[in-house]
Amino acid sequence: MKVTINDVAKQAGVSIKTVSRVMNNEPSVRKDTFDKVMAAINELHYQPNSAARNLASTRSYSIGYIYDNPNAYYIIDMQKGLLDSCKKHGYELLIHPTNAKSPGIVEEVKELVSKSRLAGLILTPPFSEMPHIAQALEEMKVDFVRIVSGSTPSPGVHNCVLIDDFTAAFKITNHLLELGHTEIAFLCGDEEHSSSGERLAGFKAALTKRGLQVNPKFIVPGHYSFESGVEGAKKLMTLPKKPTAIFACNDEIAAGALFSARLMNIRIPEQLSIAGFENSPFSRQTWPPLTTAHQPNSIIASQAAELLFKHTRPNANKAQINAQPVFIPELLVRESTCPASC
Amino acid sequence: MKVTINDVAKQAGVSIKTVSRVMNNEPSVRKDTFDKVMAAINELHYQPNSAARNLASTRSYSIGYIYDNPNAYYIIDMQKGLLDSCKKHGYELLIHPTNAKSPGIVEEVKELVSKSRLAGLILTPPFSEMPHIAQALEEMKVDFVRIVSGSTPSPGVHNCVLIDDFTAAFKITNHLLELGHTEIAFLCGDEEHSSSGERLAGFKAALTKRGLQVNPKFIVPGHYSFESGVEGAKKLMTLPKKPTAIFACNDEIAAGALFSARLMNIRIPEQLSIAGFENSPFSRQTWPPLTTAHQPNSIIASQAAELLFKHTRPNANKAQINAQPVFIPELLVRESTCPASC
DNA sequence: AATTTTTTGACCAGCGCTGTCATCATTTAA
DNA sequence: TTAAATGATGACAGCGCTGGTCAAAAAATT
Repeated sequence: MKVTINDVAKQAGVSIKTVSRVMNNEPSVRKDTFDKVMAAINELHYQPNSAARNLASTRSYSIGYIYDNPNAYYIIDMQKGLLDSCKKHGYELLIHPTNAKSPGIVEEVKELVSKSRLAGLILTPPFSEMPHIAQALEEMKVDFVRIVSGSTPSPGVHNCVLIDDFTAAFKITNHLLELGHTEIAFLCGDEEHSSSGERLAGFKAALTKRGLQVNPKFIVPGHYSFESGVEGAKKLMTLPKKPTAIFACNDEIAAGALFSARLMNIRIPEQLSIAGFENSPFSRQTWPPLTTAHQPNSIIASQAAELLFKHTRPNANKAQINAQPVFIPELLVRESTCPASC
Repeated sequence: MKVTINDVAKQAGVSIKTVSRVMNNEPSVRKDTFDKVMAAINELHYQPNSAARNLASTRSYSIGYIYDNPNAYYIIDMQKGLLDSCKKHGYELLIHPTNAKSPGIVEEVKELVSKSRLAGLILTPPFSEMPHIAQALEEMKVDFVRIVSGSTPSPGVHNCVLIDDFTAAFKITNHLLELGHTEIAFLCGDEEHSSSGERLAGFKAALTKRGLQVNPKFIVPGHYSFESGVEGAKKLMTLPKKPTAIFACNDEIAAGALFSARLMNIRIPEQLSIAGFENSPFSRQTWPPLTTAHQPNSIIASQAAELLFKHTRPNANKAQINAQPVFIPELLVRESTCPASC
């Protein structure tokens, strides 16, 4: 019933050690031996027992994903991408939702790593931006890959996947500018998330490039939440000089702004254009559907996992790995934005 | 650094066998010995090495959650509840999103169970309603708990958590009836999901109880999706005799109906009341916010896991476990419904 | 005080695999 | 052609725990 390494060894006519070598792609296996073993593995549908591997080996075959993000769609997409890569490389994924602001968070992460003997970790914001987390992990000598907002790879850093929020925000703002808007407001996300800062920077850069002033009253601090969008839009639309377009830091905020506009009987997009960011499924389902920027989350996640596996692989030369993939979210024009004079 | 069973034994002044007995709550351990061991465990922060346990023992310490549900919020809530229980009992959770309609789905589940040596499985719709899955799992002698739609525990079945969709739908319908609506339509979810059938039955029962006829034209087949709601509402509102209220089988459908109504310039709730089901986060964020039924998903999930652990525990008497917890989603009235004459 | 019952420990095998090191085969250099 | 270096392979111990057996010790019962 259960196929073990012994069965494979017998079938291939080699020692179990050689099978082990093949399984872990260790060097020093002759091509024909390798093929013999592979044939036996396939024939018997051999699946190494991960418990035994974990026990015998210093390294383990599971990685962790720590997150604290209210955006369920984002998380599900991330999990999907991570699972794809894990499956491909025979790893297990342990998910760990938690509260990033809890005081004992570093201890919690450390305990998770040591208890589950994780081979590595994937961090998304806000964890990817917490220096004490990164530091603790480095001290523990655990590999990890961070998914962070940024456009330019930093030299020497080999464990990052970058999301170019700056450029994407620049593009969205440009879209609004091209529609003839000049009075454009910005609804910020959480300050702790650098994505919010990057998007704001992209927004400002686009305005500046057109020779427009950035009106500080049009930059509203807030959070990545629907409620924040409701509040922010309310604040903006009761200003003596109102914006004709709002760029919200994500779709939830945009949805909140939409909601708020409706409360104030402001027609979207005729009287006010609203753009979001992220392309959450519900951005197609608001009324009107949101202009936004699309982020291929599960692809990003699986790339992050691939990067991690490159590190954790026994014979990996870490210095050699300096790829820092950069993803630029794409502009997606829908019905929540229209020309300024419309 | 690493605490093993030997350290605990030394600390407690007992043999490792006794520690093992305590860890696996085997009988024949005196109270004070038990306490001594527990004290040592706590003092040393002993965490049994799950790889070693898995390897040595016939049973394992991880459970699986298989799902195929487009509703990210639901999944996240379920995961949350499952993780809570897993943590409490020292189990690991392996998530496995997949396609329920794939032809090789039974094989896939079997492989998952055998490869990851799962102690048990949690199934939600549609998996919890697929007889061939249940049968395969029984053949493999793997414990599993199903979360299904239903109001009356079936005798002899000890591995179900029930969601009383019937009663909840009855309540929602009653709410609409009490508002004076008599022309109420129903937008169905997927036929394969028995929740859709249960909700429809509750709907019909409420009408019948009031002495009202069920108008077959007002019962629109569909799917658990936004698009289906858009279509369904369109169909209904172009009927010569239109309904004054729509009960959608879930919030997504309701959101679609809302969207559709807006396309047709129908004011909600003045001209048409719409109710959903599920209390997804976005049901608060539509315009107007949806009247719906709240389902405490993460509590349901953690109860399901508890039930599973009762089975998998070594000395469990399965016959004794006949609890089938029943959850009744609660009516939540918001602004998408109002009196018929409003 | 003698007997039965319960609790505990010592010991061993073994789960399926990897790490270490020794051995054998092959290539390269002298 | 032979010694040395290199490459390929296998024997064996052991990772940390469970499960079983059996005997000794302790407690409860008569």
